[in-house]
Amino acid sequence: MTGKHNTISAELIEDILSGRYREGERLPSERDLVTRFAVNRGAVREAMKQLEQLRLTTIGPGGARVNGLGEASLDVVGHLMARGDLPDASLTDQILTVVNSMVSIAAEGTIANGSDEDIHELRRLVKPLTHSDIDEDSHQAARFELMQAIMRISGNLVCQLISRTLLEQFGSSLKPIKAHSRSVLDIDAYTNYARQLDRALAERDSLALRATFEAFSKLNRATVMQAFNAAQSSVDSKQSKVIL
Amino acid sequence: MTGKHNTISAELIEDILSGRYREGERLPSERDLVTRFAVNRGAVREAMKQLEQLRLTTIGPGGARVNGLGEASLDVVGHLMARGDLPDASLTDQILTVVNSMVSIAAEGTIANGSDEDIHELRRLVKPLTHSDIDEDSHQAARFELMQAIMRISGNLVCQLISRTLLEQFGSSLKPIKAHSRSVLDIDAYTNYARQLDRALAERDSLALRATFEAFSKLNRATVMQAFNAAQSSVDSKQSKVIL
DNA sequence: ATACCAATTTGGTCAGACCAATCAGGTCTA
DNA sequence: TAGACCTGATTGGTCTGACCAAATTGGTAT
Repeated sequence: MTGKHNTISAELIEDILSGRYREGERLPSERDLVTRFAVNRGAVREAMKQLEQLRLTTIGPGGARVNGLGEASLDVVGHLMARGDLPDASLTDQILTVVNSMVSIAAEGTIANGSDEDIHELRRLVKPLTHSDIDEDSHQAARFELMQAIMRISGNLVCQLISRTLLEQFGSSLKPIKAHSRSVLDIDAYTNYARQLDRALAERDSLALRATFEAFSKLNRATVMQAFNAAQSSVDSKQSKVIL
Repeated sequence: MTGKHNTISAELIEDILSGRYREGERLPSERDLVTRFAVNRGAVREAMKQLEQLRLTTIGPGGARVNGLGEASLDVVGHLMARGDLPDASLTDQILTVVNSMVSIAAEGTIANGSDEDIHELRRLVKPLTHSDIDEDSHQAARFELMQAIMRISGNLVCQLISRTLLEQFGSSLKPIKAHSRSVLDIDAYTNYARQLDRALAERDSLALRATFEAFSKLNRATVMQAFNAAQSSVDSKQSKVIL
Protein backbone atom coordinates (compact mmCIF):
# COMPACT_ATOMS: atom_id res chain seq x y z
CA MET A 1 0.00 0.00 0.00
CA THR A 2 2.61 2.53 1.06
CA GLY A 3 5.42 3.04 -1.43
CA LYS A 4 8.84 4.53 -1.00
CA HIS A 5 7.88 7.95 -2.34
CA ASN A 6 5.48 8.24 0.58
CA THR A 7 8.29 7.62 3.02
CA ILE A 8 10.37 10.28 1.34
CA SER A 9 7.57 12.81 1.02
CA ALA A 10 6.52 12.25 4.62
CA GLU A 11 9.99 13.11 5.86
CA LEU A 12 10.28 16.13 3.57
CA ILE A 13 6.82 17.35 4.59
CA GLU A 14 7.78 16.98 8.23
CA ASP A 15 10.97 18.94 7.54
CA ILE A 16 9.03 21.78 5.94
CA LEU A 17 6.16 21.84 8.43
CA SER A 18 8.55 21.87 11.36
CA GLY A 19 10.19 24.96 9.92
CA ARG A 20 13.50 23.31 9.15
CA TYR A 21 13.43 25.13 5.83
CA ARG A 22 12.55 28.80 5.69
CA GLU A 23 10.19 30.21 3.11
CA GLY A 24 11.90 30.68 -0.23
CA GLU A 25 14.80 28.47 0.76
CA ARG A 26 16.01 25.82 -1.64
CA LEU A 27 15.32 22.18 -0.98
CA PRO A 28 18.11 19.64 -1.52
CA SER A 29 18.46 18.66 -5.16
CA GLU A 30 16.80 15.48 -6.39
CA ARG A 31 20.19 13.85 -6.81
CA ASP A 32 21.16 14.69 -3.24
CA LEU A 33 17.93 13.19 -1.99
CA VAL A 34 18.68 10.10 -4.05
CA THR A 35 21.84 9.49 -2.01
CA ARG A 36 20.19 10.56 1.25
CA PHE A 37 17.31 8.10 0.96
CA ALA A 38 19.23 5.50 -1.03
CA VAL A 39 16.51 5.21 -3.66
CA ASN A 40 16.21 5.86 -7.34
CA ARG A 41 15.56 9.28 -8.72
CA GLY A 42 12.09 8.41 -9.97
CA ALA A 43 10.93 7.79 -6.41
CA VAL A 44 12.38 11.11 -5.32
CA ARG A 45 10.65 12.87 -8.18
CA GLU A 46 7.30 11.34 -7.26
CA ALA A 47 7.77 12.52 -3.69
CA MET A 48 8.68 16.02 -4.87
CA LYS A 49 5.66 16.02 -7.15
CA GLN A 50 3.55 15.31 -4.10
CA LEU A 51 5.03 18.28 -2.25
CA GLU A 52 4.43 20.47 -5.28
CA GLN A 53 0.76 19.50 -5.47
CA LEU A 54 0.39 20.25 -1.77
CA ARG A 55 1.76 23.63 -2.84
CA LEU A 56 4.41 23.36 -0.17
CA THR A 57 7.11 23.77 -2.81
CA THR A 58 7.54 25.32 -6.24
CA ILE A 59 9.62 23.09 -8.48
CA GLY A 60 11.51 24.26 -11.53
CA PRO A 61 14.84 24.02 -13.29
CA GLY A 62 17.44 25.29 -10.88
CA GLY A 63 15.86 23.81 -7.80
CA ALA A 64 12.76 23.44 -5.65
CA ARG A 65 11.86 26.23 -3.24
CA VAL A 66 9.51 26.05 -0.28
CA ASN A 67 6.37 28.17 -0.24
CA GLY A 68 4.72 29.91 2.66
CA LEU A 69 2.28 27.77 4.63
CA GLY A 70 -0.51 30.14 3.66
CA GLU A 71 -0.14 29.19 -0.01
CA ALA A 72 -0.55 25.47 0.61
CA SER A 73 -3.43 23.17 -0.23
CA LEU A 74 -6.16 22.41 2.30
CA ASP A 75 -4.80 18.87 2.29
CA VAL A 76 -1.85 19.92 4.45
CA VAL A 77 -4.05 20.15 7.52
CA GLY A 78 -4.00 16.37 7.61
CA HIS A 79 -0.24 16.40 7.85
CA LEU A 80 -0.39 19.21 10.39
CA MET A 81 -2.79 17.23 12.55
CA ALA A 82 -0.69 14.09 12.30
CA ARG A 83 2.37 15.80 13.75
CA GLY A 84 3.20 15.02 17.33
CA ASP A 85 1.30 12.96 19.88
CA LEU A 86 -1.68 15.26 20.09
CA PRO A 87 -3.35 17.44 17.48
CA ASP A 88 -3.00 21.17 17.85
CA ALA A 89 -5.76 22.76 19.94
CA SER A 90 -6.13 25.89 17.86
CA LEU A 91 -6.19 23.95 14.61
CA THR A 92 -8.74 21.55 16.06
CA ASP A 93 -11.02 24.43 16.95
CA GLN A 94 -10.65 25.93 13.49
CA ILE A 95 -11.58 22.63 11.87
CA LEU A 96 -14.63 22.14 14.07
CA THR A 97 -15.80 25.68 13.37
CA VAL A 98 -15.37 25.38 9.63
CA VAL A 99 -16.94 21.95 9.35
CA ASN A 100 -19.96 23.11 11.32
CA SER A 101 -20.24 26.12 9.07
CA MET A 102 -20.12 23.88 6.02
CA VAL A 103 -22.88 21.66 7.37
CA SER A 104 -24.93 24.72 8.19
CA ILE A 105 -24.55 26.12 4.67
CA ALA A 106 -25.47 22.80 3.11
CA ALA A 107 -28.49 22.36 5.36
CA GLU A 108 -29.68 25.87 4.60
CA GLY A 109 -29.35 25.16 0.90
CA THR A 110 -31.49 22.07 1.27
CA ILE A 111 -34.13 23.99 3.19
CA ALA A 112 -34.19 26.64 0.50
CA ASN A 113 -34.10 24.45 -2.60
CA GLY A 114 -34.52 20.82 -1.53
CA SER A 115 -37.54 18.69 -2.30
CA ASP A 116 -39.96 17.45 0.35
CA GLU A 117 -38.38 14.02 0.04
CA ASP A 118 -34.97 15.51 0.87
CA ILE A 119 -36.34 17.16 4.01
CA HIS A 120 -38.09 13.98 4.99
CA GLU A 121 -34.93 11.90 4.65
CA LEU A 122 -33.00 14.36 6.80
CA ARG A 123 -35.68 14.32 9.48
CA ARG A 124 -35.58 10.53 9.46
CA LEU A 125 -31.85 10.69 10.20
CA VAL A 126 -32.34 13.27 12.93
CA LYS A 127 -34.86 11.09 14.77
CA PRO A 128 -32.32 8.74 16.48
CA LEU A 129 -30.59 11.80 17.91
CA THR A 130 -33.76 12.96 19.67
CA HIS A 131 -33.79 9.89 21.92
CA SER A 132 -31.90 10.58 25.12
CA ASP A 133 -31.35 6.88 25.90
CA ILE A 134 -28.90 6.38 23.04
CA ASP A 135 -25.39 5.21 23.89
CA GLU A 136 -22.50 7.50 23.03
CA ASP A 137 -21.00 5.47 20.21
CA SER A 138 -24.33 5.17 18.41
CA HIS A 139 -24.90 8.85 19.00
CA GLN A 140 -21.63 9.79 17.40
CA ALA A 141 -22.25 7.44 14.47
CA ALA A 142 -25.72 8.89 13.95
CA ARG A 143 -24.34 12.43 14.03
CA PHE A 144 -21.73 11.53 11.44
CA GLU A 145 -24.29 9.84 9.22
CA LEU A 146 -26.58 12.84 9.42
CA MET A 147 -23.78 15.18 8.43
CA GLN A 148 -22.81 13.01 5.48
CA ALA A 149 -26.44 12.89 4.37
CA ILE A 150 -26.80 16.65 4.58
CA MET A 151 -23.74 17.03 2.39
CA ARG A 152 -24.92 14.49 -0.14
CA ILE A 153 -28.51 15.69 -0.33
CA SER A 154 -27.63 19.37 -0.50
CA GLY A 155 -25.63 18.81 -3.67
CA ASN A 156 -23.17 21.42 -2.45
CA LEU A 157 -19.95 19.93 -3.74
CA VAL A 158 -17.67 22.55 -2.23
CA CYS A 159 -19.00 22.06 1.28
CA GLN A 160 -18.84 18.32 0.80
CA LEU A 161 -15.21 18.32 -0.29
CA ILE A 162 -14.11 20.65 2.50
CA SER A 163 -15.89 18.68 5.20
CA ARG A 164 -14.60 15.37 3.94
CA THR A 165 -11.05 16.63 3.68
CA LEU A 166 -11.10 18.08 7.18
CA LEU A 167 -12.86 15.18 8.86
CA GLU A 168 -10.83 12.49 7.17
CA GLN A 169 -7.58 13.11 8.96
CA PHE A 170 -9.38 14.62 11.89
CA GLY A 171 -11.09 11.38 12.84
CA SER A 172 -7.89 9.41 13.18
CA SER A 173 -6.07 12.19 14.99
CA LEU A 174 -9.00 12.47 17.37
CA LYS A 175 -8.77 8.92 18.67
CA PRO A 176 -6.20 9.61 21.42
CA ILE A 177 -8.53 12.15 22.99
CA LYS A 178 -11.77 10.33 22.29
CA ALA A 179 -11.46 8.29 25.47
CA HIS A 180 -11.55 11.50 27.49
CA SER A 181 -14.74 12.74 25.84
CA ARG A 182 -17.09 10.35 27.63
CA SER A 183 -16.84 12.20 30.89
CA VAL A 184 -17.93 15.52 29.42
CA LEU A 185 -20.35 14.56 26.64
CA ASP A 186 -23.74 16.09 27.44
CA ILE A 187 -26.21 13.90 25.57
CA ASP A 188 -29.23 15.75 26.91
CA ALA A 189 -28.02 19.01 25.40
CA TYR A 190 -27.50 17.29 22.07
CA THR A 191 -30.97 15.78 22.06
CA ASN A 192 -32.38 19.20 22.76
CA TYR A 193 -30.66 20.61 19.71
CA ALA A 194 -31.76 17.60 17.68
CA ARG A 195 -35.39 18.40 18.44
CA GLN A 196 -34.84 22.03 17.47
CA LEU A 197 -33.23 20.84 14.27
CA ASP A 198 -36.13 18.57 13.47
CA ARG A 199 -38.60 21.39 13.96
CA ALA A 200 -36.55 23.78 11.84
CA LEU A 201 -36.45 21.21 9.06
CA ALA A 202 -40.18 20.48 9.28
CA GLU A 203 -41.10 24.16 9.04
CA ARG A 204 -38.25 25.01 6.67
CA ASP A 205 -37.29 27.72 9.11
CA SER A 206 -33.95 29.01 7.92
CA LEU A 207 -33.37 31.27 10.90
CA ALA A 208 -34.12 28.56 13.46
CA LEU A 209 -31.87 26.17 11.58
CA ARG A 210 -29.01 28.61 11.70
CA ALA A 211 -29.51 29.34 15.36
CA THR A 212 -29.55 25.63 16.15
CA PHE A 213 -26.35 24.99 14.29
CA GLU A 214 -24.82 27.99 15.95
CA ALA A 215 -25.57 26.68 19.42
CA PHE A 216 -24.62 23.15 18.41
CA SER A 217 -21.28 24.39 17.14
CA LYS A 218 -20.51 26.08 20.44
CA LEU A 219 -21.42 22.97 22.41
CA ASN A 220 -19.48 20.70 20.12
CA ARG A 221 -16.36 22.84 20.25
CA ALA A 222 -16.57 23.17 24.00
CA THR A 223 -16.93 19.41 24.36
CA VAL A 224 -13.97 18.60 22.19
CA MET A 225 -11.88 21.27 23.85
CA GLN A 226 -12.59 19.89 27.30
CA ALA A 227 -11.67 16.40 26.16
CA PHE A 228 -8.62 17.87 24.51
CA ASN A 229 -7.46 19.55 27.67
CA ALA A 230 -8.05 16.38 29.65
CA ALA A 231 -5.94 14.42 27.20
CA GLN A 232 -3.30 17.14 27.28
CA SER A 233 -2.94 16.99 31.05
CA SER A 234 -2.84 13.21 30.81
CA VAL A 235 0.07 13.40 28.40
CA ASP A 236 1.76 15.97 30.59
CA SER A 237 1.57 13.70 33.63
CA LYS A 238 3.04 10.88 31.58
CA GLN A 239 5.88 13.11 30.49
CA SER A 240 6.42 14.11 34.08
CA LYS A 241 6.76 10.47 35.00
CA VAL A 242 9.32 9.98 32.28
CA ILE A 243 11.26 12.98 33.49
CA LEU A 244 11.13 11.74 37.07
CA MET B 1 6.88 25.91 -16.78
CA THR B 2 4.35 23.38 -17.99
CA GLY B 3 5.72 19.88 -18.41
CA LYS B 4 4.35 16.92 -20.30
CA HIS B 5 2.83 15.27 -17.23
CA ASN B 6 0.59 18.31 -16.91
CA THR B 7 -0.64 17.84 -20.44
CA ILE B 8 -1.38 14.21 -19.73
CA SER B 9 -3.00 14.80 -16.35
CA ALA B 10 -5.10 17.64 -17.74
CA GLU B 11 -6.56 15.37 -20.39
CA LEU B 12 -7.15 12.54 -17.93
CA ILE B 13 -8.76 14.92 -15.43
CA GLU B 14 -11.00 16.24 -18.16
CA ASP B 15 -11.93 12.66 -19.08
CA ILE B 16 -12.89 11.85 -15.50
CA LEU B 17 -14.66 15.12 -14.76
CA SER B 18 -16.69 14.88 -17.93
CA GLY B 19 -17.91 11.49 -16.82
CA ARG B 20 -16.18 9.53 -19.54
CA TYR B 21 -15.20 7.03 -16.88
CA ARG B 22 -17.76 5.81 -14.40
CA GLU B 23 -17.00 5.51 -10.69
CA GLY B 24 -15.02 2.36 -9.94
CA GLU B 25 -14.10 1.88 -13.57
CA ARG B 26 -10.52 1.09 -14.47
CA LEU B 27 -8.37 3.70 -16.13
CA PRO B 28 -6.16 2.66 -19.07
CA SER B 29 -2.92 1.08 -17.92
CA GLU B 30 0.21 3.17 -17.69
CA ARG B 31 1.69 1.35 -20.65
CA ASP B 32 -1.39 2.03 -22.75
CA LEU B 33 -1.18 5.70 -21.87
CA VAL B 34 2.48 5.65 -22.88
CA THR B 35 1.50 4.71 -26.42
CA ARG B 36 -1.55 6.99 -26.42
CA PHE B 37 0.43 10.08 -25.48
CA ALA B 38 3.67 8.97 -27.11
CA VAL B 39 5.68 9.76 -23.98
CA ASN B 40 7.85 7.98 -21.47
CA ARG B 41 6.27 5.96 -18.72
CA GLY B 42 7.77 8.20 -16.07
CA ALA B 43 5.76 11.12 -17.37
CA VAL B 44 2.59 9.02 -17.30
CA ARG B 45 3.33 7.95 -13.75
CA GLU B 46 3.77 11.55 -12.61
CA ALA B 47 0.45 12.43 -14.21
CA MET B 48 -1.25 9.49 -12.53
CA LYS B 49 0.32 10.47 -9.23
CA GLN B 50 -1.28 13.87 -9.65
CA LEU B 51 -4.70 12.31 -10.18
CA GLU B 52 -4.18 10.16 -7.12
CA GLN B 53 -3.37 13.14 -4.95
CA LEU B 54 -6.47 14.91 -6.22
CA ARG B 55 -8.17 11.75 -4.96
CA LEU B 56 -9.81 11.33 -8.33
CA THR B 57 -8.27 7.87 -8.65
CA THR B 58 -7.01 5.08 -6.42
CA ILE B 59 -3.86 3.54 -7.83
CA GLY B 60 -2.61 0.08 -7.00
CA PRO B 61 -1.21 -3.07 -8.57
CA GLY B 62 -3.80 -4.32 -11.00
CA GLY B 63 -4.86 -0.91 -12.21
CA ALA B 64 -6.05 2.56 -11.31
CA ARG B 65 -9.74 3.06 -10.53
CA VAL B 66 -11.67 6.30 -10.51
CA ASN B 67 -13.22 7.53 -7.28
CA GLY B 68 -16.49 9.33 -6.79
CA LEU B 69 -16.31 13.09 -7.17
CA GLY B 70 -17.37 13.47 -3.53
CA GLU B 71 -14.16 11.84 -2.35
CA ALA B 72 -11.90 14.23 -4.23
CA SER B 73 -9.69 17.00 -2.91
CA LEU B 74 -10.89 20.59 -2.72
CA ASP B 75 -8.33 21.34 -5.40
CA VAL B 76 -10.55 19.79 -8.07
CA VAL B 77 -12.86 22.78 -8.03
CA GLY B 78 -10.17 24.63 -9.95
CA HIS B 79 -10.32 22.04 -12.69
CA LEU B 80 -14.11 22.04 -12.54
CA MET B 81 -14.19 25.81 -12.98
CA ALA B 82 -11.74 25.69 -15.84
CA ARG B 83 -13.94 23.40 -17.91
CA GLY B 84 -15.83 24.93 -20.79
CA ASP B 85 -16.17 28.54 -21.82
CA LEU B 86 -18.02 29.67 -18.72
CA PRO B 87 -17.78 28.52 -15.12
CA ASP B 88 -20.72 26.62 -13.71
CA ALA B 89 -23.35 28.86 -12.13
CA SER B 90 -24.17 26.59 -9.21
CA LEU B 91 -20.52 25.97 -8.41
CA THR B 92 -19.83 29.70 -8.60
CA ASP B 93 -22.56 30.36 -6.07
CA GLN B 94 -21.22 27.67 -3.77
CA ILE B 95 -17.74 29.14 -3.91
CA LEU B 96 -18.94 32.66 -3.19
CA THR B 97 -21.03 31.44 -0.26
CA VAL B 98 -18.22 29.43 1.26
CA VAL B 99 -15.56 32.09 0.80
CA ASN B 100 -17.81 34.67 2.43
CA SER B 101 -18.42 32.30 5.31
CA MET B 102 -14.67 31.79 5.71
CA VAL B 103 -14.06 35.52 5.81
CA SER B 104 -16.86 35.92 8.31
CA ILE B 105 -15.43 33.24 10.59
CA ALA B 106 -11.97 34.75 10.41
CA ALA B 107 -13.25 38.25 11.09
CA GLU B 108 -15.27 37.03 14.05
CA GLY B 109 -12.20 35.31 15.42
CA THR B 110 -10.25 38.52 15.17
CA ILE B 111 -13.00 40.47 16.93
CA ALA B 112 -13.05 37.89 19.71
CA ASN B 113 -9.34 37.37 20.21
CA GLY B 114 -7.47 39.96 18.15
CA SER B 115 -5.44 42.81 19.56
CA ASP B 116 -6.41 46.46 19.21
CA GLU B 117 -3.69 46.82 16.61
CA ASP B 118 -5.29 44.05 14.57
CA ILE B 119 -8.67 45.76 14.67
CA HIS B 120 -7.08 49.08 13.78
CA GLU B 121 -5.32 47.63 10.76
CA LEU B 122 -8.53 46.10 9.49
CA ARG B 123 -10.40 49.39 9.91
CA ARG B 124 -7.66 51.13 7.99
CA LEU B 125 -8.22 48.73 5.09
CA VAL B 126 -11.98 49.18 5.26
CA LYS B 127 -11.73 52.96 4.96
CA PRO B 128 -11.18 53.10 1.16
CA LEU B 129 -14.36 51.08 0.70
CA THR B 130 -16.44 53.65 2.54
CA HIS B 131 -15.79 56.29 -0.13
CA SER B 132 -18.47 56.15 -2.80
CA ASP B 133 -16.33 57.94 -5.40
CA ILE B 134 -13.96 55.02 -5.83
CA ASP B 135 -13.67 53.46 -9.27
CA GLU B 136 -14.69 49.85 -9.67
CA ASP B 137 -11.25 48.36 -10.25
CA SER B 138 -9.83 50.01 -7.15
CA HIS B 139 -12.91 48.95 -5.25
CA GLN B 140 -12.43 45.33 -6.20
CA ALA B 141 -8.72 45.47 -5.40
CA ALA B 142 -9.44 47.02 -2.01
CA ARG B 143 -12.02 44.35 -1.25
CA PHE B 144 -9.57 41.62 -2.13
CA GLU B 145 -6.83 43.19 -0.03
CA LEU B 146 -9.18 43.50 2.93
CA MET B 147 -10.13 39.86 2.66
CA GLN B 148 -6.52 38.76 2.48
CA ALA B 149 -5.71 40.89 5.52
CA ILE B 150 -8.58 39.42 7.51
CA MET B 151 -7.29 35.95 6.74
CA ARG B 152 -3.73 36.79 7.64
CA ILE B 153 -4.50 38.70 10.82
CA SER B 154 -7.01 36.18 12.10
CA GLY B 155 -4.38 33.47 12.11
CA ASN B 156 -7.07 31.02 11.04
CA LEU B 157 -5.07 28.78 8.76
CA VAL B 158 -7.98 26.60 7.69
CA CYS B 159 -10.07 29.54 6.52
CA GLN B 160 -7.03 30.99 4.82
CA LEU B 161 -6.25 27.84 2.88
CA ILE B 162 -9.84 27.29 1.81
CA SER B 163 -10.31 30.87 0.65
CA ARG B 164 -7.06 30.92 -1.22
CA THR B 165 -7.75 27.61 -2.94
CA LEU B 166 -11.21 28.67 -4.01
CA LEU B 167 -10.31 32.17 -5.11
CA GLU B 168 -7.16 31.20 -6.97
CA GLN B 169 -8.80 29.49 -9.91
CA PHE B 170 -11.95 31.50 -9.43
CA GLY B 171 -10.30 34.77 -10.33
CA SER B 172 -9.06 33.59 -13.69
CA SER B 173 -12.30 31.82 -14.52
CA LEU B 174 -14.19 34.95 -13.62
CA LYS B 175 -12.55 37.14 -16.21
CA PRO B 176 -14.91 36.30 -19.09
CA ILE B 177 -17.86 37.53 -17.04
CA LYS B 178 -16.09 40.42 -15.34
CA ALA B 179 -16.82 42.71 -18.26
CA HIS B 180 -20.53 42.23 -17.64
CA SER B 181 -20.31 43.10 -13.96
CA ARG B 182 -19.85 46.83 -14.47
CA SER B 183 -23.44 47.36 -15.47
CA VAL B 184 -24.83 45.81 -12.30
CA LEU B 185 -22.26 46.67 -9.63
CA ASP B 186 -23.95 48.76 -6.97
CA ILE B 187 -21.12 50.67 -5.33
CA ASP B 188 -23.42 52.61 -3.03
CA ALA B 189 -24.70 49.43 -1.46
CA TYR B 190 -21.17 48.22 -0.93
CA THR B 191 -20.11 51.47 0.73
CA ASN B 192 -23.09 51.17 3.03
CA TYR B 193 -21.95 47.74 4.15
CA ALA B 194 -18.40 48.98 4.49
CA ARG B 195 -19.55 51.62 7.00
CA GLN B 196 -21.48 48.98 8.93
CA LEU B 197 -18.41 46.79 8.90
CA ASP B 198 -16.23 49.61 10.22
CA ARG B 199 -18.65 50.26 13.05
CA ALA B 200 -18.89 46.56 13.94
CA LEU B 201 -15.11 46.37 14.08
CA ALA B 202 -14.78 49.52 16.17
CA GLU B 203 -17.28 48.28 18.73
CA ARG B 204 -16.23 44.65 18.45
CA ASP B 205 -19.85 43.85 17.84
CA SER B 206 -19.91 40.22 16.79
CA LEU B 207 -23.59 40.17 15.93
CA ALA B 208 -23.41 43.28 13.77
CA LEU B 209 -20.36 41.88 12.03
CA ARG B 210 -22.18 38.69 11.18
CA ALA B 211 -25.25 40.52 9.96
CA THR B 212 -23.10 42.74 7.75
CA PHE B 213 -21.30 39.82 6.18
CA GLU B 214 -24.63 38.08 5.72
CA ALA B 215 -26.07 40.98 3.79
CA PHE B 216 -22.83 41.51 1.92
CA SER B 217 -22.79 37.87 0.87
CA LYS B 218 -26.28 38.12 -0.57
CA LEU B 219 -25.41 41.26 -2.51
CA ASN B 220 -22.16 39.81 -3.76
CA ARG B 221 -23.75 36.60 -4.93
CA ALA B 222 -26.59 38.44 -6.61
CA THR B 223 -24.14 40.72 -8.39
CA VAL B 224 -22.02 37.90 -9.71
CA MET B 225 -25.06 35.90 -10.72
CA GLN B 226 -26.46 38.81 -12.71
CA ALA B 227 -23.15 39.28 -14.45
CA PHE B 228 -23.01 35.55 -15.00
CA ASN B 229 -26.41 35.45 -16.63
CA ALA B 230 -25.51 38.41 -18.83
CA ALA B 231 -22.35 36.63 -19.96
CA GLN B 232 -24.33 33.44 -20.50
CA SER B 233 -26.83 35.09 -22.82
CA SER B 234 -23.94 36.77 -24.60
CA VAL B 235 -22.34 33.39 -25.27
CA ASP B 236 -25.70 31.98 -26.34
CA SER B 237 -26.16 34.74 -28.91
CA LYS B 238 -22.68 34.05 -30.25
CA GLN B 239 -23.47 30.39 -30.61
CA SER B 240 -26.70 31.30 -32.37
CA LYS B 241 -24.72 33.32 -34.88
CA VAL B 242 -22.44 30.40 -35.52
CA ILE B 243 -25.39 28.13 -36.05
CA LEU B 244 -26.97 30.61 -38.42
C1' DA C 1 31.08 48.00 -8.80
C1' DT C 2 28.75 46.29 -12.85
C1' DA C 3 27.66 43.78 -16.84
C1' DC C 4 28.47 39.90 -19.26
C1' DC C 5 29.59 35.15 -20.32
C1' DA C 6 30.66 30.16 -19.77
C1' DA C 7 30.72 25.97 -16.86
C1' DT C 8 28.03 23.62 -13.66
C1' DT C 9 23.95 22.24 -11.43
C1' DT C 10 19.20 21.14 -11.66
C1' DG C 11 14.79 19.60 -13.14
C1' DG C 12 12.43 17.19 -17.27
C1' DT C 13 12.39 13.48 -20.27
C1' DC C 14 13.60 9.24 -22.24
C1' DA C 15 14.76 4.00 -22.84
C1' DG C 16 14.70 -0.58 -21.23
C1' DA C 17 14.47 -3.87 -17.49
C1' DC C 18 12.96 -6.76 -13.24
C1' DC C 19 9.87 -7.79 -9.29
C1' DA C 20 5.66 -8.52 -6.59
C1' DA C 21 0.84 -7.99 -6.29
C1' DT C 22 -3.23 -8.47 -8.75
C1' DC C 23 -6.37 -10.10 -12.16
C1' DA C 24 -8.51 -13.24 -15.62
C1' DG C 25 -9.36 -17.53 -17.50
C1' DG C 26 -9.27 -22.16 -17.36
C1' DT C 27 -9.17 -26.40 -14.58
C1' DC C 28 -10.43 -29.34 -11.17
C1' DT C 29 -13.39 -30.78 -7.47
C1' DA C 30 -17.69 -31.51 -4.85
C1' DT D 1 -23.61 -27.20 -12.40
C1' DA D 2 -21.54 -24.27 -8.99
C1' DG D 3 -17.87 -23.57 -6.43
C1' DA D 4 -12.92 -23.46 -5.12
C1' DC D 5 -8.37 -23.47 -6.94
C1' DC D 6 -4.48 -22.86 -9.70
C1' DT D 7 -1.74 -20.56 -13.42
C1' DG D 8 -0.16 -17.36 -16.76
C1' DA D 9 -0.67 -12.57 -18.25
C1' DT D 10 -1.26 -7.86 -16.84
C1' DT D 11 -0.22 -3.98 -13.94
C1' DG D 12 1.85 -0.87 -10.79
C1' DG D 13 6.42 -0.11 -8.19
C1' DT D 14 11.17 0.23 -8.49
C1' DC D 15 15.65 0.50 -10.52
C1' DT D 16 19.73 1.88 -13.77
C1' DG D 17 21.75 5.01 -16.71
C1' DA D 18 21.64 8.55 -19.98
C1' DC D 19 20.68 13.16 -22.60
C1' DC D 20 18.61 17.86 -22.99
C1' DA D 21 17.22 22.59 -21.80
C1' DA D 22 16.80 26.00 -18.39
C1' DA D 23 18.53 28.15 -14.37
C1' DT D 24 22.19 29.01 -11.27
C1' DT D 25 26.73 30.15 -10.18
C1' DG D 26 31.15 32.00 -10.34
C1' DG D 27 34.67 34.12 -12.92
C1' DT D 28 36.03 37.58 -16.25
C1' DA D 29 36.28 41.78 -18.66
C1' DT D 30 34.54 46.32 -18.77
